[in-house]
Order: sequence, then structure tokens, then C-alpha cells
Amino acid sequence: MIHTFKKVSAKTILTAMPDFFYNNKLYYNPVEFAMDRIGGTWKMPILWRLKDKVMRYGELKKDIPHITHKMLTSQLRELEEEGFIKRKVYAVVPPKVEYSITTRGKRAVMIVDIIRNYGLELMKEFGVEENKNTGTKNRK
Amino acid sequence: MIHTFKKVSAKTILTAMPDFFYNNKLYYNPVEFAMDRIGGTWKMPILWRLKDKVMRYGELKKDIPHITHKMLTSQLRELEEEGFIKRKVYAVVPPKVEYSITTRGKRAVMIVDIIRNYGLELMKEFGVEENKNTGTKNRK
DNA sequence: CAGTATCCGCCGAGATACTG
DNA sequence: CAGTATCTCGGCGGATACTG
Repeated sequence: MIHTFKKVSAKTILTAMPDFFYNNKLYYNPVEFAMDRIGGTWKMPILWRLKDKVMRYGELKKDIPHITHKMLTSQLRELEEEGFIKRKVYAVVPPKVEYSITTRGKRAVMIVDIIRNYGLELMKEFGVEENKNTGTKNRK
Repeated sequence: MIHTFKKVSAKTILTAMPDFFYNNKLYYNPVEFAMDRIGGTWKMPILWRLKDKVMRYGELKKDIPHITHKMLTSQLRELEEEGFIKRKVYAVVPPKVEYSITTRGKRAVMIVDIIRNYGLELMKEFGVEENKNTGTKNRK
């Protein structure tokens, strides 16, 4: 499985990956499909947090900087609906809800991990350093 | 271009987290950084096409279904500016421009490959079937 | 504590027209 | 052939208020 690519015609390439629909949305390729499942600003940080531990809503909220109440809720819902995480509600007052990763979620975390390491690699190449909050102000 | 800003709350300053800036944009983690370089709808399809061959603008345009003139141009510019591809202009009439992948771009393709295969994996799990061209012009 | 419901601004991306 | 320049729009994601 090392760098052996068959030569193919232009037509083959074109027809190799037809468009397809999922939930009434048109996708052009598998990358789009994958990124629609685990992409966006918050899904990966969430999956990352749950990769090896069960967490309550409030814990996630505290652990993930900048995330808003609305986004945490909606992204948790989507991840749950598509089987990446599991939601367990305890019938107590006040409410207690625990989130945990599924098998599918664990597989996703592997991908997140790869992208994350690649990101770190790129940051080095681009000379980006973490924790440079100097000059941070409300801007825009 | 990449001159956008995220809003930063006062809480950001108080929280010691690995946020960082690049091109005046605030990032929360390495994944975001990576996806801003090679993410979006078109960068991966473009890199994918150039992975093992030099291509002219028109060839890319023909080979990448659905991409618009504007998006192809702008994405090629960004990929070039950040060193993922190289642009070679021939001083002839009519114009001839060739795009090729760089070392950095080749590394990126490896990641694209991984995400792509993961996408195919997910599609199987989700029971997604290929759809023939329905004549749909706009997605969604 | 955890979850909805609204309102809204911004940005990626499409459509279209014009140029050397 | 390859490249700009505008205009437009939908949707992600932020801010805020209300609820059991």
C-alpha cells in the first residue's frame, strides 16, 4: 500500500466519485461527507474531551473554552443522532446528564487525532506559537 | 483572503488556554488551524487533482465537477500563498498557467487521503448510495 | 443543571459580467 | 485561456432570554 497509483483516464477520475445525497443534501465527495459529520468548530473538541471519559454537560461546558450554551447543546444532539456519542439522562433534580463516546466516536477520534497532529506540524512550519494572548481585545 | 476576526470576550483573557493568532485570526486549537489551511469545499479536491501531475487552469476546471470559475481561482491563490502548490505562468498568448504540488502540498494530500477514506467508511456505515446526476444545479 | 427559543451578523460560496 | 470584480444568499455560530 505504498505509492502505487494506476494510471487512469480523465473520465475515470470524473466518474470515480459521483455526487450523492444524504439527508436531502448533495455531496460532491467523501471528504465533504466526513467533514459534515465530525467537522465544524465544535464537534472535534467535544469528541476529543469524551475520548476516554464520561462527562456531564456542565463539565464539558467548563472544559471547552469559548463554546456557547447553544452550540454545545446543538452539537451534542447532532453527534448523538449520528451515533458518535451516547447520552444518558438521570431522573433526578436537578437534572444530571452524562455523555460518553461510542465505538463510532472512537474511530472518529482517531481521525481528529491525525488532523490535530497535522495542525501542530503546520503551525510549526508557519511559525505559529500557542498562548500568545497579548493584545487580545474585543475586535472586529 | 484571511483577514477575518473572531470575537473575543473578556473571559478569553482570563482563561489560560492554547489560543493563538495567525493572520489576525484567533484559533482555538490545531484542528481549526489545519482545516483553515486545507479545508473548505474546494481545497482538498484541488490538491487531490494535483497530487501526481501538473495541470493547467482549464484542466482543473474541467476535472473538478461543480466548481465555479471564481472559487477555483481564489482557492488556487490561497493554496499558492500558503505554499501548498506552485504556479507557473508562461508568457504566451493565449495565457498558459500550470499548477503543481509542493512538498508541503504532498504532505497535505496524505491527510486528505485519510479523511477521504474515513468518509468512504462512514458512507458505508450510514448506508449512503451513489446517486446518478439528477440535473440538480444547486445543492441543498 | 440542562435544555429551548429567538434574533442576527458574518463569511463561504454561487451567479454573472467584464478584461488582457 | 486565465483572471478580476460585484452582487447575492444561506447557514453556522454568537448573544440573550426563558423554562422545568
